[in-house]
Amino acid sequence: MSEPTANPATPALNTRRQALLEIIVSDYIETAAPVSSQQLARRYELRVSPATIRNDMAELEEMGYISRPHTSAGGVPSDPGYRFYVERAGQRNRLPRHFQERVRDAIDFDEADPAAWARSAARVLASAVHNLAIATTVKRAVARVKQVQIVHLHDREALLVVVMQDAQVRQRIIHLDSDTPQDELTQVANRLNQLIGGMSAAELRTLWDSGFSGGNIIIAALMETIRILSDEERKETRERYLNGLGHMLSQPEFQSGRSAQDAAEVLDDDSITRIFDDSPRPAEVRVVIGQESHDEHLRPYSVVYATYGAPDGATGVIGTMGPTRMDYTRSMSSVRYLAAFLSELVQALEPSPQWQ
Amino acid sequence: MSEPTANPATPALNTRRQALLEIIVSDYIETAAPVSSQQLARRYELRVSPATIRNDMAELEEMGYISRPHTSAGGVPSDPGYRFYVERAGQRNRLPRHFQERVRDAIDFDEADPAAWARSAARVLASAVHNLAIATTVKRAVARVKQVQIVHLHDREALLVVVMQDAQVRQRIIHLDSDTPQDELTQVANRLNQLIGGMSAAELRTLWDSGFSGGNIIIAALMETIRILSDEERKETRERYLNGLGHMLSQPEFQSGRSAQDAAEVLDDDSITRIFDDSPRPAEVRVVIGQESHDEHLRPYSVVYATYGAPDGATGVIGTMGPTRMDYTRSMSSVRYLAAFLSELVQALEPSPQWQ
DNA sequence: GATTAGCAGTCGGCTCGCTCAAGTGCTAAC
DNA sequence: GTTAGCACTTGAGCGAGCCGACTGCTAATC
Repeated sequence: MSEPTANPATPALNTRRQALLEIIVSDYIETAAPVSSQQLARRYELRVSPATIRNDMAELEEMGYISRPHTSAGGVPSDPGYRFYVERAGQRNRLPRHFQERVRDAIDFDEADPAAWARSAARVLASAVHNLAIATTVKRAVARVKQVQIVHLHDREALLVVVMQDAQVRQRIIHLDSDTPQDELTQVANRLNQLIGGMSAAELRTLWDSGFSGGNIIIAALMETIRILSDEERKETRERYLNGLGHMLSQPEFQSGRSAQDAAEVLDDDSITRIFDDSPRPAEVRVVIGQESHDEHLRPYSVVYATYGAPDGATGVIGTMGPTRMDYTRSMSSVRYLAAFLSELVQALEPSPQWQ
Repeated sequence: MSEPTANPATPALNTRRQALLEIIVSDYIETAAPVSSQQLARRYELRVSPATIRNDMAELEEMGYISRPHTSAGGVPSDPGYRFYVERAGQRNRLPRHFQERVRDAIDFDEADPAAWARSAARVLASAVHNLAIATTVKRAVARVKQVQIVHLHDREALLVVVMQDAQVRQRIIHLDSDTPQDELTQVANRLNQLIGGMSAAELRTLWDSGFSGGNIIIAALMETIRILSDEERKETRERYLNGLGHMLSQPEFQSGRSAQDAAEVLDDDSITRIFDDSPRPAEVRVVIGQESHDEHLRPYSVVYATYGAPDGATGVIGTMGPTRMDYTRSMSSVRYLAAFLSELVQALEPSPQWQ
């Protein structure tokens, strides 16, 4: 109900109250129960009486950092409270026990399969943060064609396979004018590779608009198709892997209340993937807390995510979603570590500069 | 508690009781409420009194086809009751309204991407049956190599790309003895294609065991890797797409009771995919009802699924999962139709016989 | 002015007992 | 074999009442 009267970034709180707020948030994250002044006095060495804590908490409530389920109940952090906690404690790095080992065991570089990496990463992350984890495969901001193949299927149908520089493969059925043998198709593909290898979708469009045909009727017909396939605008290119919904639903907020279905519906539509569209710079971990989200369906939850991949190259997103009462410190540390780890792998898959 | 005293396949039931059981199951599927003798007499033209229905229902309970939540409640079908219903009514074809159109709108053949087909199919199926839908991509029982590519990455690392005949792409990082230029790698790939194009994993193993090297040290080194990549045993090859968990959780059985978390955990591990391992023959729709399942986690649910793809070729599985009180007729019809539809698409992608 | 002790007041959660409606099981008649 | 009638069982819903936890306030103290 009451909004913070001061900008949460520069709260008008004395040191003791800041420390108190941090303790309240961290205690609530741990116990999931409204924290009372007596408990605070008992469990932490605050050197003040419960009455003083009550006064401070009244102030924190006034400023919108905490709220109460009902009049005679303890305090529960509200979104600005979590935000304060994240800004203040976000620097700390607190990885789950054996997290690095678990990551290294689960993700096999030699597999050379960004999809497999993403799938494993989601699984490790989910079990580390005990919430839902999402990882997407990588996609180039500007995709470049690496190699083109044409595979004869039957009659006048063939399969056009375009391998992109980020090792993604896209394909489409093409209908030929006549039944063309594989030999001839291979020649056409070789020709195409020489012509357009390394080109981006924009460059292909320029070439296409100029009416260039390469002197071959099949090539001319294929140019536009290749451009569409390589187009950065292409939807759903990033495969997404989810894991740990069970972990998330085991959180106490889902035990009572019908919210499990809502959570499941968030997965069925693309809310989570959409929030990833506005992906942060590499090495930055972004935290969206409850009502801060632009997407209405995501308002009851918090999302912690980061971009991974090569700078100006192929990038994907990895993150976790849970109730606003999530362990932000642990989540941010885990996401940061995994994003860095995956980035190394992806960069090792990148073509070396002279091959661009 | 009480098991059926007779084999459900040949139930010792007179015609009226068979008809009654079918009505009870179908009514319960529709209303999700225990069905009482009075309601049956009122809503259906049974031409007998509620008392007679009660006698018949007592018999059905005795034989294990239905059970009661408590002494003074109506009847609820038990697993054998559903089984009876499926066997008896399974022949009927009752597709949801506009289902064919929705399928055709959602699935685009020209995309030539079995993964995209599977994803769309899962989405359409989920919204048609109002339950969870799962579709996997296709995989060949016996995979054959179609084409091999080697792409230089940097220094002494290269990417080995193996395109299989079912248009699946597998890849792996390889470490070379020396920094080998792309030209040379391409030559090696061409050589390899001539040698092993069209071979299955078993044939590759034979060739490898015979010590054949092709006269080239790189080729010799790659043979085993290719064999591994093409191996039919390779796990997780079938990508799986889920949709409609929200639909499923909106079913009344999940409104009260903590079972939503259990359902989510079924998705996190691979229970559903494992049940697909024993996939039925094409054109057969398999129904696993509750306790019939070998997988303990799946016992509270029913699964309806079918194999799609080309006979002796690339196959995938599509199916739906929900509470045992699911609309079997509608689910079986929808799965059957979608499996047939997808089969057509996949077969059109298959190489023509002379190219095997 | 900040802090503290003491105490009245509030509220959710729990249990208990009650009523009510739905539906069965049984018996006897048809 | 079928039906009418009736006593009995049971879960769901409701309200009262109690208990424990915690706060807000006031007045005393540092």
